[in-house]
Amino acid sequence: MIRAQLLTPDPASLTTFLNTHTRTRDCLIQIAGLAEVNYHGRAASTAEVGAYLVLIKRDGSLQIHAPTGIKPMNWQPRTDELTARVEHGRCILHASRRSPEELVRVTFLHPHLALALNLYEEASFTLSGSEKQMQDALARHPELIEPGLTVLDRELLVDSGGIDLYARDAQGQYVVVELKRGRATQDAVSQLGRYVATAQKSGVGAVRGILAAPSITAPALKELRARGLEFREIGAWPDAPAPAALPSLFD
Amino acid sequence: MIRAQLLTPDPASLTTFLNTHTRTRDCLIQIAGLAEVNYHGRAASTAEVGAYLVLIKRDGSLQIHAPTGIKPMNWQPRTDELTARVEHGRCILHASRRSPEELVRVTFLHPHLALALNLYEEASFTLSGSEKQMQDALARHPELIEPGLTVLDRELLVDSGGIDLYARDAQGQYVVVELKRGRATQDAVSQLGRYVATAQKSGVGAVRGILAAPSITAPALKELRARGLEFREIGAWPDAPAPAALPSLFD
DNA sequence: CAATCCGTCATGGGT
DNA sequence: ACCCATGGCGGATTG
Repeated sequence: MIRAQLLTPDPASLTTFLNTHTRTRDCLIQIAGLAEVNYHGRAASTAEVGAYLVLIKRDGSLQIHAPTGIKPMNWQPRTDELTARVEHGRCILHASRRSPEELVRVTFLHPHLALALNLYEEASFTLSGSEKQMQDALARHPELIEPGLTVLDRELLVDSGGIDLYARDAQGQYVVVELKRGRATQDAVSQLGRYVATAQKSGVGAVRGILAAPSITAPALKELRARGLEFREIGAWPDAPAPAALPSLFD
Repeated sequence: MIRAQLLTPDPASLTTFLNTHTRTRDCLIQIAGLAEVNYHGRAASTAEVGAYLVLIKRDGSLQIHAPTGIKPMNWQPRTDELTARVEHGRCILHASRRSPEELVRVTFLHPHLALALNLYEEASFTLSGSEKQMQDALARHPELIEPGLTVLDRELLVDSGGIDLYARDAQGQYVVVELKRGRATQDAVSQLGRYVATAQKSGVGAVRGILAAPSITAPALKELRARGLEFREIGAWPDAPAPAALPSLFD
């Protein structure tokens, strides 16, 4: 599992270590110790000398973690170039990419530990509870939104975006449905409003707009009603409350 | 720097290691090896047995990294409880929080390495190029948006959100300005539209709406014009293009 | 390439 | 708590 480990390496050794193990692109590298970090790209940042943990994964992605916080302090999701070199007696790591043009530079002042781990066993990962799944379930059971509803299309692309569900109600009127897996906000109302306006313009007559979500914020509901749109409470989860009043999607 | 290190620890040792070093909340812990991960909360996920790197920071945040990708496969930003125990002869880590109620469970099948690092030196971190900085600069130099503009308020909270800049133009007409540090999208137009409508309702007469950003998408521009709103190209960056036509904010 | 939207978004700031 | 908005958002998808 441990391919290589260095304790308090000197700049030259660390540089060699980094260049060697990043080249193979088959292991996870980490360096812990005192460093400075600079970033320049869509924004710019500077981190004064402090204790950080640097991670470089197989795919060349780089992240620099501060001692707290879930998100890395600096990162580079996709590196086009990843090189280490000695400058002014220090090991410096450059991680750059084009489009957008961005550069992260790590200056190692006092590396305590450098590790290369054989970490490559990919395993299956499944996530449930996404909006996609909610869409699948409602496309199969549109009566959960409203009795008599017929789904015509899913992910229908119009120039203002993608309509989650495009349907027709019992009276033959067209309906745009916007889904949210969580509490719906004013943004969702804006989205729905855009889609309804677009559908309206296509000349099929009056189009209804329904926002289907487990809940909605008070301002969003007010805005929704002011625009003549509708809200349907749809439990997005198997263990949704009150199965009688709010039947589960996944039966 | 290295507080403790175990190689291929047995379940009991790993459990003790985890409980000991998470309790002190003053070091960064990592475990690399074969594991299974389950999550249940706002969504649910399962990762089959594979090679992962588990990080636990001082603040109790947990992240489980797969061999590739910038984002962790599973995570828990804030843990209310973080405990390890032996179950069925395996070390199992539970990380839970309330509000939202979420649980991440890691089952260690074959831990190769457990490390506790003294990593606590926080250092100053500064980011430039944020929308906040853009707002500061434009509040000082509103003439970059339009000659004769006077800023009345910043971050003015209305029930539909926060207006970036509230101003009055040379003719005394009220102006709502929405800023974007990057390319403005239809969402930004929706935001601006909401704010203008809210300001309008307050009864100060006709209110102008200006979207100030370095660029705008074509559909957003179309929508903007259809709503009678305006766009101003504002370079958000010191090294913005063509200083003559597009003066820098940071002079 | 551009544009859109989802996300266990995270994170911060306001009421 | 709720609600809103930003982010170097990342990531996927589609045209």
